Amino acid sequence: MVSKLEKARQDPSSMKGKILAAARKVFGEYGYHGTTTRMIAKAVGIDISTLYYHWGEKRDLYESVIMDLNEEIRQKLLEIENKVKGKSLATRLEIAIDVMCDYLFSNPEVSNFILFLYFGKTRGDSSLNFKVSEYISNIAIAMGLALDKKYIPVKAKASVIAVWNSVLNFISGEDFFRPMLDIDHDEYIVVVKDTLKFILIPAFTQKQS
Amino acid sequence: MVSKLEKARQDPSSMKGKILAAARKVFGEYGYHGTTTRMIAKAVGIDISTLYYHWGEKRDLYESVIMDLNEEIRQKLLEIENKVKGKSLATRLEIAIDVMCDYLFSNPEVSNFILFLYFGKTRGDSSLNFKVSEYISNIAIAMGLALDKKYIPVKAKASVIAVWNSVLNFISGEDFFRPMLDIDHDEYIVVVKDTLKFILIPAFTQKQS
DNA sequence: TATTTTATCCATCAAATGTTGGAAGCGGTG
DNA sequence: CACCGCTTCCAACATTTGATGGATAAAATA
Repeated sequence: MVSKLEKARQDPSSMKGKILAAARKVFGEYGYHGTTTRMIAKAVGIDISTLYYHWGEKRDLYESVIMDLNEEIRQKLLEIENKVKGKSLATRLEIAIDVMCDYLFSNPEVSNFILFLYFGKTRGDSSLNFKVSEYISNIAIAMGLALDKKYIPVKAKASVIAVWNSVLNFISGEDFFRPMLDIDHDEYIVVVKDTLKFILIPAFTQKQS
Repeated sequence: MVSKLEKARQDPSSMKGKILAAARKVFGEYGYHGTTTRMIAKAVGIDISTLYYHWGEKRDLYESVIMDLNEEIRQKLLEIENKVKGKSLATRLEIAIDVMCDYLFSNPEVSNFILFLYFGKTRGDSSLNFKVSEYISNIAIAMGLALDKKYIPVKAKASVIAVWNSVLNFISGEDFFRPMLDIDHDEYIVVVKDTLKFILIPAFTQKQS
C-alpha cells in the first residue's frame, strides 16, 4: 500500500503517478461517491482494469490520495514557516496568505478535496484521518499566536481554523463566487488575497481584548 | 413540482413534508451522489416506491430541497435585517452572527447542504441556482457595508462572502474541528461566535484603509 | 353498501458501478 | 526461437441503485 504510494510520488510520470494525479482531481471535483473508477480511468486514458491492476480497490486509491495530500501540505507549511521566521505578525500573516493562496490556486483540486473530507460523510465511513489538527497547531505557533507547543489556547486554534477555512472556501468556491463579483480569474486572486488580509490582519494585530 | 413543494412546506407533518425534511438531512450529510433514494425512504420509514409515488425522480426531490432552503434562508435574513435596523455597525455584526449561528446550529444539515452546493460538482450537472448572490448583496446592505443597492463594491461583497463562509464552515465542520479544540458542544457554540466576532468586527470597524 | 380514489408495499427491471479472470501484446533473456 | 514477467484491454459478473407495474389495503364518496 504505502510502497505503491511512494513509487507514485517519486515518479509522477509513471502509470501509478498519473493515476494518483488523476484520482486527486476527479475525487476533488465530485467527491468520493460522485467519482466512479471509470471516470478516473478515462481521465488517465487507460482501461478500467489497468487501473485496478495498479491500485486495487477504489477505497485504497482514495486513501492514498489523502496520504499524498497530507504530505504535500505538510511540506508547504514547512516552507511557509521558514519564510516568515523573524518577521512581524502582520508580515507573517501576509506571507502566509500569499504563499498558501498561490499554492492552492495552482492546485484547486486540493482545497476541494479537503473540503469534501470536512463536510461530506462517506458511506461505509471508517474515519480517515486527515491531519488537520497537526497543521493547525503548527500554524498557530508559526504565526506566533501561541508560544508554548504544549498548550495552545482554544482561541488561537479557532482563529487559525477560521483563516484556514476562509482560504479553502475562496479557492474551491471560485466558480460560485467569481460571477457574483463579476471579475476575471486574475482579479479574483487579488481580491481574495486582499479580502483575507483585510479581515484577518486587524483581528490579530489589534490590542488584546 | 412547485405545488408539491408548497404542500410540503405548508404541512410538515404530511408525508410530503416528512420526505422533504428527511431528504434535506440525508442530502446534507452525504451529498447528492452519496445519497440513495433508499436511504431517504428508510429515514422516513417508508418503502422506496412510496417515496417515488410522492416525489417522482431523485433529482426532483433534490431541487425541491434547494428551493425550500432558498426560501427559508431568505426569511432568516429578513428577520436579521429587521433586528439590526438602526444599530451601530459593531452591534449589527454581533446580532447577525448570533442569530445566524443559532439558526444554523439548530439545523446543521442546512450549512452542510449549502457547502455541498458550492464545492461539489454533480454529475449530469445542469446548474441549479442557489441564490447566494442575492443574499450576499442583501447582507452587504443590511450591514451597512454598501449604501447604494445598485452598486455594491467588490470589496464589500467579498467580505460578506468570507464571513458567510466562515459561519457555514464552523457549523458543518463541528465533528472535525471540535475534537481539535477539545471542548463540548455548548462550549463550541460560544467559541465559534466569539471567534467570528473577534475576527470580523475589528476588520469592519477599523478606520477605512 | 358499492365504487372510486388515494396511499402503501412487494417484486422486479434496466442501467450504473465496483471488481475480476483471462487472453493478448510486448520487452527482455536463455 | 521459446520462455517469462509485466502491462494492457475486452468481456463478464455481482451488487447497488434509480425507477416502475401491479396487487392490496385504507379512505373517501356516492
